[in-house]
Amino acid sequence: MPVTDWLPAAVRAVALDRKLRSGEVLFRLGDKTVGFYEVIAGRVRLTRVDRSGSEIILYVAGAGETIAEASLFAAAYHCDAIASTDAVVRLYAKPAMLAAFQKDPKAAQAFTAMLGRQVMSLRTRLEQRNIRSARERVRHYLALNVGADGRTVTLAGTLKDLAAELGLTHEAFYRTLAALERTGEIKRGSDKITLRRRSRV
Amino acid sequence: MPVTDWLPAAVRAVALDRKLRSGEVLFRLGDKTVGFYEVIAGRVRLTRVDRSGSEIILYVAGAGETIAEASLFAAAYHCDAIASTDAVVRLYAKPAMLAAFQKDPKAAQAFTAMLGRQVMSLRTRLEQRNIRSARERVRHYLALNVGADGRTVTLAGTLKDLAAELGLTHEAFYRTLAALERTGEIKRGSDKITLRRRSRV
DNA sequence: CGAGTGATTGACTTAGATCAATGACCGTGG
DNA sequence: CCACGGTCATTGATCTAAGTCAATCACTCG
Repeated sequence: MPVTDWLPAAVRAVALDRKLRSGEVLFRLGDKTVGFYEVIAGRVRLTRVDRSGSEIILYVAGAGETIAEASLFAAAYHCDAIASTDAVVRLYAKPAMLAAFQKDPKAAQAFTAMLGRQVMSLRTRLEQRNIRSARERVRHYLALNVGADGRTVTLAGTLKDLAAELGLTHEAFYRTLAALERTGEIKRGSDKITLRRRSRV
Repeated sequence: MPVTDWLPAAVRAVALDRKLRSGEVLFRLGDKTVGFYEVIAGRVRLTRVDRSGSEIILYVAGAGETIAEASLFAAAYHCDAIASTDAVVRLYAKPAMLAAFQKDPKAAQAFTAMLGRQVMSLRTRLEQRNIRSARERVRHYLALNVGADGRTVTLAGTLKDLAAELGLTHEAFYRTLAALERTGEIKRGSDKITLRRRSRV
């Protein structure tokens, strides 16, 4: 869901881009919150540091993802955000967001609805990870991502990225796709996969 | 986060409980939305049905969890909800929620903030699943769930349930705990685990 | 007291991770 | 215009950690 769908125009208008070099800190736990960010390019990791000083990764956000949405309702950030690669982030200012919410309940509702959809989608991805078999996992993904025709799955990024999203190594994923194609269950095209027949159970 | 923290009292006051027998349908895709539910007891699965008629599981909610929060902003449910065991669910009516939001912006904000925290927590659990090694996964969990003293993890439910939350078989989880205790990295008590020393990397 | 469940450990198997190598592309700098 | 470095896609070989099957003990609850 692109930010244009749920971010008030007034907020987008005052968004601020910032370039980060790999390893650079975006914010630290305890910093006063200034807003939430969209990752435009590169990757940013959210981490916490344990007693012994080692970093615990909470999440790694890639291009197109937003982070620290919850900071809108908190005085301070609850974790560290550090660039894992050279990156560009876009700041959506908290005061502007809150003002927009105040002015237009529709804006607040759009934001809430977006979070609700996000929760759904994350739960589904988590459920997917409960499937141990690579083949079943891929089937689950394909079944949930068919287009309107009920049999075509359009591939957004690279297969490698998709493998990561599925929690598989790219090798395992390639092999699984190859196996499914060999049995005739799927047909592969560039940038899409077509489901063919159902295997019984 | 218990519902009392973010659910307006006015909504809780008119909540409605419903008993479901295993296999009974709570709602179907396309049904007009009447509100969202809290699972009080048992388990409820959210599913979709694919072209070939088989059920695809989106999520399985257990006691204490809420489902279909996003239905507040939709006219119809986007999936099926079916009891996987005998269950009790509590309905929080959509009109009451929306009225409470209208009346008190604080209520709306509390709801949004809850969703934001939920997103955070789900992302973290997803990140955790990216860790393939059982031992590292358990370490990650423990590190993120220590109490204020930085070394004690309080166990809520059964170890079996925790194993499921971590995406491990209970056997693998027991063995991992046993191994960690054997190396002295953790100390186990009833209902709690204490971190001892750090293993270097 | 027997049924049901959690906790635990043993033995065995295997699917997927790991390590490795190759070919196809693609942008780019000389 | 082309060679070169980098990444993706793909496949082979190998290994092992975790899944699966199974059995036991301790509890708790009617």
